Parts: sequence; C-alpha cells; structure tokens
Amino acid sequence: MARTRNHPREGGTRRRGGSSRAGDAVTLEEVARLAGVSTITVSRALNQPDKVAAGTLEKVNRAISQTGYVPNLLAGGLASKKTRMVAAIVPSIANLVYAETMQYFSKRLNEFGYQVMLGESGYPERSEQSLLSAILSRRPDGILLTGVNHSPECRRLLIGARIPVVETWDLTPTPLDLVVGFSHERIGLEVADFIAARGYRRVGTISASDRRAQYREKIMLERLQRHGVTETYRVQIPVPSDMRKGRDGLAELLQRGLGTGVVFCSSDTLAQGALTECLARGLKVPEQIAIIGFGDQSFAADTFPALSTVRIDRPRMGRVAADALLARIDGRPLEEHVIDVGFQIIERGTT
Amino acid sequence: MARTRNHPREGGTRRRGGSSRAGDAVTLEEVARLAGVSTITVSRALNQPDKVAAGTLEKVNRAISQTGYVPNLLAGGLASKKTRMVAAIVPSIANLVYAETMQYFSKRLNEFGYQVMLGESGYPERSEQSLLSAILSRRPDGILLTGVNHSPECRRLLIGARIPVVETWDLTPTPLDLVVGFSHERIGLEVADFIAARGYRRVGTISASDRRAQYREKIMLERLQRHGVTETYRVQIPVPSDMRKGRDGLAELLQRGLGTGVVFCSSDTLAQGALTECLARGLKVPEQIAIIGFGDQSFAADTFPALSTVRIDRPRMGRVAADALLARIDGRPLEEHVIDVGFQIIERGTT
DNA sequence: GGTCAAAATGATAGCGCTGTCATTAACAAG
DNA sequence: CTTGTTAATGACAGCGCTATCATTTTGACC
Repeated sequence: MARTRNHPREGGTRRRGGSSRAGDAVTLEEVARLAGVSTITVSRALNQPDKVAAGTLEKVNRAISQTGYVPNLLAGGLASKKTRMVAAIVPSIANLVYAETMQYFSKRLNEFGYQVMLGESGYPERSEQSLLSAILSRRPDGILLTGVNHSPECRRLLIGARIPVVETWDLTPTPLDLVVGFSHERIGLEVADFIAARGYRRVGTISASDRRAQYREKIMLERLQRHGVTETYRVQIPVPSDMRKGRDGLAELLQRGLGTGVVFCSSDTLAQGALTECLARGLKVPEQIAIIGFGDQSFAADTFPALSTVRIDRPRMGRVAADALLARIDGRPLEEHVIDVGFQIIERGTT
Repeated sequence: MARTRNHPREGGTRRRGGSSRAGDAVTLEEVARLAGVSTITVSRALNQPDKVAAGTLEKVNRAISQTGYVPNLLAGGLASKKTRMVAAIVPSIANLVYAETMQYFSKRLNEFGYQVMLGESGYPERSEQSLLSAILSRRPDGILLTGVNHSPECRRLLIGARIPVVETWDLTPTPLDLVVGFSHERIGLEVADFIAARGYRRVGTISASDRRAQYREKIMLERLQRHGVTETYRVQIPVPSDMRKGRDGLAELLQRGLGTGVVFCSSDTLAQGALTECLARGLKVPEQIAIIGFGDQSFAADTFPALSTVRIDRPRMGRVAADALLARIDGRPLEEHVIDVGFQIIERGTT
C-alpha cells in the first residue's frame, strides 16, 4: 500500500510536505540535529539549563523556536518516571467549595511545573475504584483525595501506586499518607454550643446526604441534647445541594412544626435557599428563623441579612495540600502528616 | 502470592537511586509471564478483548487481578500515539457556568474512556500560551477551548499539534476546527428587544470586564439606542463576578441616577447581588428595579423574586462539544463544524 | 607546561507499551 | 489430503525521551 496512514483525519488546512516539518511532530532529535548537538544536550537545555553552556543553550533555544518543538511528556515521563502531574479526586467540580479548593491547589502546583488532573467521584454510575484506576494509569506523581473513607479496593490501589497521597476535607489520626483538613466533630460541637449559648430552644437541620454533613449534624444534635435542647427537626436532602432544596427544606421544617428557632444547613447554598424561603414567606430573619450555613462561600457575606456560617479556609487547604504533596514528592521531610486547617464560626446577620 | 515488595510507605528517607516507587510496579510482562502468554496478548486482552480466545482472556484476567496490574498509559500512549485524554481550557473552574459545562463534557468523554485534563486560563500571571504548551506536552487527543479569540502563538501551537479542537462559548464562521456555542450578538439584540418591548426607558448594565460580556452589552446598548432608549448607565466590574460586585454595581447605578428601570447583568451571580441590594434597600423588584441575569444558573429560578435571565444550555453545550470532539478523533465525518446551541430568554419574576 | 578537578557533552540502553508483520492453529471446502 | 481462509498468538522494533556512565573540554593552580 502506497498510502501513508499517518493522518486519517483530513487536515482541512494543509497537507503534508508544506513547510519544514514533514509529517509528524517535531522531536528532540530534530532539534538536536538543527542545533548541532546531541539529543541529551537538548534534553538538558530544557530540564537543567544550568548544566549547559550559555552558547549551547542559545543554539538549542533557537532550534526549538525554529522548529516549534513541543516536548512529549509521555516519553519524558516514561523514561524518568516523573510525570509532573498530580491527580485530584473531588465529589463534584460543580460544587464551588471543591472547585475553589482545587483552584488554589492547582495554582500552587502549577507554579512548580505540575499539572493537575481532576476526577469526579460523585457519579454513582462510575465506581470510585474505576476512576482511581483510570487516573493511576496515567502515573501521577501524587494524588489528592476528598474525604478519608475509601473502599478496601481503593486503599489497595493507592498503596500499590506508591505515590504520596493527601486526603482532604476531613481529619483522621491514621491517614493513608497525609491528611489536610478539619474536624467535623469539633464543628458539630461548637455549632451546638453556639446555638445553645444564644438561647435557641428549637433547632432544625437541613443536611445533604453526605457522610461528612451527616456526621456534623449527628454530633451537633447529640451535644444539643446535652444542653437540654431537645426539640429538633431534621430534613435530609439528596446531593447536590442547591437553593431549591434549601427552600424546600425550610418549608418542610416549618410544616413539621418548627415555628421559630434556628436552622443549621450543611452548606451555604442550602442556607441561602432557606433564607430566601423565609423572605418569600415574610418571616423575619433572624427574629423568627435564624440560619447558620457551612463553608463561608464568597456570597455568604453578601446575602441579606448576611449569613452566619462556619468558615473553612479553602484557599489555605488547597495550598497546604499542594505544599505537603510537593514536599513528599521531592522527598523532603514533613513535620506533620496530619494538618488541621481548622474552622471558624462567623456570626453575621442571620443569627 | 509472591509479594516480595516491602512497605515503602513509611519512607521519604530513601535517596535517589533507591527506587522507592515505580521500580517494582507491575508491568505487562509480569502479567504475561504469570498468564503464560506473550505481552502482546495481554495488551490485546485489555484493549481488544474480542480478538482473544475466551480461555486466554480468563487466564490473563486472573493474572491481572492477582498482580494488581495497573496499565501504564504513558507507555501505551507513547507507543500508540493515542492518549485517550482530552484537554479543556476554561477561564476559571471556580465559576459555575464553566464548571458545569465541564462536568457534562467530562462525563460524556468518560463514558468513552477518555479522561479530561482541565486548565485555567484566567490567571494573568500565566500566559495562555504557556498553559497551552504545558497541556500539549501531554499529547491530548483533542482539546476544548473557551472563546474564539486566541493569540497568534496559540493558534500556531494548536495547528502544529494537529489534533481536533473545539472552541466553545461563542460562535464564529471560521473556527480553528470546530465551534460549539451561541451568538453573543443575538443575545444582545434580543435582550434589547425584550427590554424595549416591555417599555423600560432607563437601562443599567453591570458587566464583567470579560470580552464576551462586554460585547453583549455593546450590541444591546446599540440596539436599544435604535429603539429610542437612550438613558443608559453602565458599570463595569473586574472578574471574577460575585454577589458583592453585583450589590456594589447596583448601588453605583442608583447613585449615578438610575432611579427606576431595568438592569442587565453579565451573569446570574451579579444579578443575584443586584437583587439582594434592592432587597436591602427596600426597593421593589421588578416595580422599581427590574433585573435580567445571564446564564440561568440553577439558583436563578429560586431567588425571590425568581430571576429573569438568558438561558444557556450548558449541559447540551458540554455534551455536544464532547460528541463533536469524539467524532473528529475517531475520524468520523461531521455534519457541521459550526454548532449553535442557541439561548433563550427566560422571563421570571424580576422583570 | 603539566596536573587535576570541574564543567560540558555525548553514547548507550532502556522506560512499558503497541503497530506491524509473521507464524501457528483450526477448520471448512474442494 | 490439499488448499485456502480465518482466528489466535507471538517476535520484534520502535514511540521520544532521560538515567547512567564515559569522554572531552576547560581552566585554575603550581
């Protein structure tokens, strides 16, 4: 067969043979030839420029820009066993609290030449294990996970991968490797104390059916009981949280008998929904219904009234997770394998 | 179970040379040996199971699960020149309209065995070119871009990469390759007509300093002029948009003299901020201030009053972009290279 | 000029997989 | 019993890069 089958998809713009470049992508070898050096020198010029003489460096750089060379990190990664890529698994990127954390995480990593590959574990159709497997196939240098609960198969895969792992959004004394997060238990306790201290006698909760949210709620309710607050109403909503569910949740609490009191929501979004429902019904906030959110998302300070909430320092969590991972990847010693970024109850207008 | 490996997880102390990782990763060869077949057969069992006899397949699968083999897609990609990875560049993942689109885009691609690598172009510190370059180094099989305006260097890189490209969130008769989006011009026109038809005589805008938002605003204002609506007030805010900026924007419009009228915001988030500011000031919506958002994000229907807005079908855009890319990657013919997913003005309670 | 260490560069051998044949097995038809 | 055809499997050569070690060049110093 005389046909070349290099590019089965039709180019549209230009056919082969046009410019200096024949058929395929430029390789190191081509650059080396043009610069009159060996391939390894070009490789060094790219990765350890200080190990190459200034004149050579210049020749190489000229050859690179002349050819429009773009390194092939697949080949590089295969040879060096370093992909300069880090994977991250979050429940959903369409949830701002995770997206924001990822933004800071990626940004930090980018500064050090790493790329982040994002995976969403939120789909029930796709097991976390198959996601993890797909991700590990690309040999990331490290991986970030959300939460500390993983199936035995996942743990096995992670251990087998022998790469640094950082778990986030939770805390555990026995991390797989590293954990950067905060204590949902302490949040539950402190929110309960906060509520009790302000004298609320009736408490409602709107919580997503999310392990961590449920845990905060459970702890809070238990503590509340100890404070003598026993009139509680619970509404559970399926993920993903949105304003509608917050509105509906509040409506249901009301219908169940919560006349006045405070409502603790498992996210600011739900809280904003609850707040809106109060508004729509003409209920005074916080006089009749007080509301506490979770997350301290950017909008929390700007609702009306401004939302009282639990602040999680997501930028810091993202950055600290990135730094910890980088340190482990570089083999630098780490002071702590368990990093608590804490939280803070922010009291604004809704309580 | 021939587990000869030790427990390196403690490590971090091992110096270079000491292959704390990867040195002992299971390879195809090991699986092949255990299954008593050649490596290529294992490869086929994985990638084209129908080309392998049932018995062999079973042997191989047993060997795979015994060894805990995880394929190395770097090696596979290098050899086959197919990475089963698609890159996507969005301005910001912490902006739900993009995050959501990406969610649907990724989901579709995942179903076909592709992984998405996300890049954010929003940082001024990092040029789009360097981002693109970093991404192309990983040899994605295709790439999604946000917008249709790219620097000459970026265009060169993209053309040089010789992979399918889909541009989104805009429309152009001359896409680099494919474009899946909607017309900002038509939105500007229709919103203007909508506003004029309802008899608003005073119009304010709160727009992010984003090329597409500015363009919609410009077109709208021009058309409005033709409708004889000339009392206009414009506020421009820096990205990223948030509720605070919407509130401040509305405050500024009011201060500049917009007594009553309609305000067109470049995003639902800004609109929600504007709405909240009205609420805080006791202004009646829509009687005194009418508000139109953009995007139709999930919360738009649930604000109080519910937000009138321009709906963009993000799930569809994500899916269509994925399908188009998949078709191009597989070399399947495409009916259209320019796909308009349209938009829709949704009238709710704020107008 | 000679010596030696450091700097600069290069040759070689893979990394773990798949494309491309070539080979063998299995089996129906002549 | 050929012959031809398809199914199943394998040998081998890379893909484009970097680790490793070898070699050459440079230059500081006596």
